[in-house]
Amino acid sequence: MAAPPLYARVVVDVPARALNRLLTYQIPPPFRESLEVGCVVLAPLATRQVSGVVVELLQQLSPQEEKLQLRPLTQVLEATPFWGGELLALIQIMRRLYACTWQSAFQAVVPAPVLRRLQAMWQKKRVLNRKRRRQAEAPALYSELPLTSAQEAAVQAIIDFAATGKPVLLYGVTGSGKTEVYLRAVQHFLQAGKQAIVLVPELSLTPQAVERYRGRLGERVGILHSALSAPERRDYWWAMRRGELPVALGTRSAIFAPFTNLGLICIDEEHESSYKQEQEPRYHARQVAFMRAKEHGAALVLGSATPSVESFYLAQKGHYQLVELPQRPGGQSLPPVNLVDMRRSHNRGRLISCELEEALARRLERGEQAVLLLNRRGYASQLQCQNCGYIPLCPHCAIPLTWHKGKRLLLCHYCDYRAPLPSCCPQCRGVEFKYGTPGAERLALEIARLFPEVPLARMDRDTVGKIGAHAAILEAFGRGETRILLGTKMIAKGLDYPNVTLVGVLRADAELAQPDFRAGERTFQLLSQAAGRAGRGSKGGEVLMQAWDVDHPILQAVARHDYLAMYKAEIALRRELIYPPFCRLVRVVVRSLDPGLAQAAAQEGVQILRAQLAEGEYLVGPAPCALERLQGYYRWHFLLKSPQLLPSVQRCAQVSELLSKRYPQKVQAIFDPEPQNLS
DNA sequence: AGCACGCCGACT
DNA sequence: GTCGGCGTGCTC
Repeated sequence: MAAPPLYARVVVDVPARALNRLLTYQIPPPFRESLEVGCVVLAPLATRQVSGVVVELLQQLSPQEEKLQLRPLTQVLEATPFWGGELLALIQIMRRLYACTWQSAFQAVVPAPVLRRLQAMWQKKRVLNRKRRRQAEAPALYSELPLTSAQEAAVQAIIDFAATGKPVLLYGVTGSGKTEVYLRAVQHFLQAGKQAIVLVPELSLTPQAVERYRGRLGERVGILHSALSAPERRDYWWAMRRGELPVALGTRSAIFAPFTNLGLICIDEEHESSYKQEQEPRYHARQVAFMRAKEHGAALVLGSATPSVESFYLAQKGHYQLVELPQRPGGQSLPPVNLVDMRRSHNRGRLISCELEEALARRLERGEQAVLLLNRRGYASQLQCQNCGYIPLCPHCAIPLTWHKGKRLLLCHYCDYRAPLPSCCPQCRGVEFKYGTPGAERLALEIARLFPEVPLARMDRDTVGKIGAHAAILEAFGRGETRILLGTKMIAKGLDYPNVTLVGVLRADAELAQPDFRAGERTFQLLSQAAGRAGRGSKGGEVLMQAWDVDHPILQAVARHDYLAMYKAEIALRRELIYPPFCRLVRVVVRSLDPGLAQAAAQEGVQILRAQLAEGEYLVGPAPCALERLQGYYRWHFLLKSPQLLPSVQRCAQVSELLSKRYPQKVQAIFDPEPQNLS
């Protein structure tokens, strides 16, 4: 038996960058025998007591530590290590790969409410009743659906991962029953005594979806989702940790479910950008899934009707096993998609074309339902004075304010700045305004005018502000109380209502012009997902997409349900211009309240990196960001393209730190490994 | 001299 | 993040 450790190196739960290191404490004799790496402790820090996690135990101090007056740990808050083995190793990888702080890595892995409660429990010196039972509402059991042969093959491929060692890319058209495949695979691994994680995108974790998993897997399903209340999150997390709930269903952060015997990870809609965390630690749940699957020898499934170009490329290269579900189980065909050329189709100044208006009338007459997508919030994208041309801008972001007619407000969609609707032009006192590109709010008013008898619901960030509104709108639509559902991209995903026979999309080409190499891919994904809402029942369905540039190859590919055409076009472009998957990207945004400093610091950063550029690496920029001003900051950015992620992240992190030191308090340089968003 | 305020940097 | 130390500058 080795001698007990005398000292512990601890990460303290204080976000300051200066404390992004291990602090060494004495271990008081009573804790020496039991303290383990991964335990949560209470430690003195200056005048306070803070919680922290033991990362190393030691008997011999380093020479620097010898010189310090080390203080003793106050208390052990959780004696069973939280982050034993795997999760601690995961944190180390994240620290390197994403160049994040110790603290942020820990915060990602363990929900804050769990830690906070531990500390509160000690400070209140009482053990709270942790055994409060979760409300055990018995879910209605759903019967298993018979699998098609393609679905069976998919389940088998997932189960066979041990033989192939390859993750499965499940490429199944919308409505092809991917969820059923996940459910069967989960059941298989549960029977083998293993645990499973199912990830779904932010907007897809609807009560409908939860119900579906609960209905089949019963009370074994725990939910992990940032919108849960603190006690709910805590309860689910502990139940998973105690081994009472072997299935975690949730969004991005659920990839860190505290399982020790993981058999399967499913990532539904793997192309979704909500799997990337946009704050430190800037991890991608898909990437973390690979790390965890490897550690556990667990099977991994990436599912999508429109896989990301990167994932499909890896499947083509043989790194993933590609499994296709080319058909809907009921034999329904994918709905025909018709493009409406808005250059030719005039309808008395209306937003919807004659074609769409007629189709709507026809479908409604038959008692069917329709979904209309216009991926833009508000009534109009901007106001402009008829007389002098003045456009009200956000004072912090310098972009036009969006007119929200119902709220009688002008709103900034980037920083939420609000201004009252001006009664006249602040520049020339003119009272006539023309307005910019229409949004979902205006579409709703137009549809209500055209079909005054038809109940209609609008769903976008403005109408689902209140918690529960989201579910209420969908439930009413599901019951048929509302007949038309319209809104932004929120309505494009996951809805499964057999009575929907018409999907209309307005401004289908609106986002193709974005300055982002993923603009084409994203548009294809959004439009294909939207189209997939139609014709899920026996009545069939149709899709109408209005656009100006109807000849655009991306729109043509959508109309033909031709993922491969989109893939081939995009992959060729990326090979030529060297974008992922042909390189790893790190983006650095340099921001300052002073426009000159933002530019100067960005140029300096590029200079430093250029001097260290290795074979096969490229720098793009610096240039002003697409959102040149945001929340009062002037913003410049540049991209480092490299064959290797790890060394380029490390260098960008160094440059970021250097710039922040060189211009203290004046300049911040924020680096983003594998950015999903370049604006 | 005595104290309010704000900035800086240390925290094992 | 939070606290204390220390500088500045104002007031008694």
